[in-house]
Amino acid sequence: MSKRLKDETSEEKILEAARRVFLQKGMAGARMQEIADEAGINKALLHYYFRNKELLFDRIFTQAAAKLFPKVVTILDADLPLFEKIEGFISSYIDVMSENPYLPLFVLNEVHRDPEGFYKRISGELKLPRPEKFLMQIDQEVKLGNIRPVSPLQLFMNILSGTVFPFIAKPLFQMHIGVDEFQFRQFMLQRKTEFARFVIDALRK
Amino acid sequence: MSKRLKDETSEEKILEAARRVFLQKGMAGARMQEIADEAGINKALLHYYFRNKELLFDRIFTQAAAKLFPKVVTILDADLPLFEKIEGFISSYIDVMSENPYLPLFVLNEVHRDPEGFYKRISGELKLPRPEKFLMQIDQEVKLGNIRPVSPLQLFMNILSGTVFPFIAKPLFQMHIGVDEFQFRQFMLQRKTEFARFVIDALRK
DNA sequence: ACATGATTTAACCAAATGGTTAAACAAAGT
DNA sequence: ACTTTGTTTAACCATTTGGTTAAATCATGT
Repeated sequence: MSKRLKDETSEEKILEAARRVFLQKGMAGARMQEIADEAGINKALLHYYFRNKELLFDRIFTQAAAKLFPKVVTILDADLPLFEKIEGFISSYIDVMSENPYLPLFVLNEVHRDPEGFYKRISGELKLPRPEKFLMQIDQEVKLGNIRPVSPLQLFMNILSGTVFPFIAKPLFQMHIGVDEFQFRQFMLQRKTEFARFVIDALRK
Repeated sequence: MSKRLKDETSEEKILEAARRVFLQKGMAGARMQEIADEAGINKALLHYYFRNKELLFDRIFTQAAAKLFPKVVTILDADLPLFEKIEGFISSYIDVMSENPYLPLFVLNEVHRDPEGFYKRISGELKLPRPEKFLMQIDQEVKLGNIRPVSPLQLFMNILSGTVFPFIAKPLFQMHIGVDEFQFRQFMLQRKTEFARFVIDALRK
């Protein structure tokens, strides 16, 4: 609210508004008029800065994917012992998503709606991190007998699931179990350590 | 295809078509014309059988939620040892979703878009299963010292995550890792046993 | 044959929606 | 003062979209 009215440029106001609306309603459900209203500007000005809906959506989507994928996931390529890596990944990924709880559902939903459009969109802007190195590390540890035998891909899915899914189920979870915003944050805070321990307990012989 | 043309009634054709379109595009992205085309009928006939889009959507959504929530989740209320219950839940839930891979994303997405509408929709038709009994059972086992100490809710979330999330990430997973339809089915088949074992390994002292 | 009720269709309609236009305004340089 | 250039707006436009209407077709009982 502090800088909202003064020093913020129209383009910034538009991008913020577009972000809110697109994340809440998705590409199909979002309305250009609503974005304009939310930004406190005229609808024509929207098209002045961003030629059309798709271009604006591209911008928001790419920004969302950039926040979600590469930065934190790169941890998986780091040079760390497996357990530390798992702890680090879970913790920092939960951190990122706690600040942007609707990112995962938004991105996964749009990928589902238009899978090829997805690659086209982000191909130029950013490269998705590949989990190969992490998978090989798991394989190594299994072969060395340091951890229980697991399929690396299954383990990767386990970790990803337990980290991301709570944010996707957040609305249902909150409504059905009856947790408010604060309790959910607490739950995810607790989860940073508890889920990591859970995974490691499952691996340690 | 066998009964598509002959004995299938118009209403059935509409419901099937609506299901396909709504699950692929969601409420906002679906078009009544597309549903009519998909069903091979006139658009006016759509409104003859279902007064408007919202009513038709209600029908599909409730049917989807009914398939997703109560039947299988009731396992959690059964009178079974914890580990068997976990195995049973994971296995049968994966079975259900393997036949309807897009159900979870569809439902969770619409809940996110309109949380209060969700309860209103399904309130009359079906009651969401409550996990209390399962949570208490976990608590018991912890207190008895039979399993490692865990927060029941966290464990429940772990199980749910690992079971549901793969279907939500399916499009991204397939595209990014490079898995086709068959490989994905194999992966989820393997997962039925491997993820259950993973969870149990994490619990067993 | 024909009356009756349900089903199906083509043609339409009004509202919503993405996008455009032309004019007004503001800021900065001369 | 006056251009010039970028910014903002009100009014407008074309298409899409959910929904309606009235007529046609079909099935069924008489």
